[in-house]
Amino acid sequence: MPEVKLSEQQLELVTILWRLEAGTARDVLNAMDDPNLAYTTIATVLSRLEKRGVLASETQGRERVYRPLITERDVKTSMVSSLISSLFKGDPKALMAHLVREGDVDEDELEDLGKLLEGEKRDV
Amino acid sequence: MPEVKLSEQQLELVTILWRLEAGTARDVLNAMDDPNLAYTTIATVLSRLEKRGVLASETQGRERVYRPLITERDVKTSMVSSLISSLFKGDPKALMAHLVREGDVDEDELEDLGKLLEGEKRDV
DNA sequence: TTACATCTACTACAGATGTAGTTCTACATA
DNA sequence: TATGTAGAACTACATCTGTAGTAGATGTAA
Repeated sequence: MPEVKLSEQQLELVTILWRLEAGTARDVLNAMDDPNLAYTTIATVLSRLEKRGVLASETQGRERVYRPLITERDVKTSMVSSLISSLFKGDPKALMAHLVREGDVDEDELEDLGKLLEGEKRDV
Repeated sequence: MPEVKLSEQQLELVTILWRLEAGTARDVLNAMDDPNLAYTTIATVLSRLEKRGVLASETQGRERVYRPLITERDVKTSMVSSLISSLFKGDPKALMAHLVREGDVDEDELEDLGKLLEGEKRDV
């Protein structure tokens, strides 16, 4: 599992690529809900992400089609655990407790999670 | 609640200041478990954080004593919710579910959280 | 074929960050 | 008092990021 940390901006673009599976800078721009970036900005960011090994690209005709090399799950795992390590002394429970205390998650939802866990245990 | 995002490096130093409540660059350096940074590096980072409004400082004799202006809770809340918004479509439950699925938190621990929630409800 | 649209590649530039050296001052000690 | 030591302030410099413009190539439509 590769260690990948992406900025919000980068994440926005990569998220679109996850949805599209692959696409050009133009595709990404079109897929943005609020296309507030210049086309060339998208192109720059995508090419930088390719240089970093986050994306791969192939040339189709005169177009460059980008494809994510890392999965959404990789990024989540890597970024969540990095947050846990720097803010919660490496203890995931402390993050959960934070969520609960801040009222982001309530009792019922916790309940649902328990069931989710049950379900997945059965599935495995 | 101020929006504060800190890098890992910055967080390491600010975390020490939260523990110390206040301290000089030297204090921070001494309090590091693995003092792998030059004294001047610490001083630079602290002064930048002051410029950003994260820290305040007062001069005591010939020394500059820094004190955090934001609480650990502020930073946690702000950074966690920014992570949730960029990686989990703004849904805290999705983060919880991720934690559970990745096996970072198991059933018993979830149970404990439920109790924690109960306890705090009573307290309020 | 001529002109316009579109793409890629390159260049640009400012701000943040990581990291630290240098200089000047003030304090302590021989 | 002469000197070394420790701090603050400033300077430095590379990398990453956000953001985009420009140039050159190429495809398309009139």
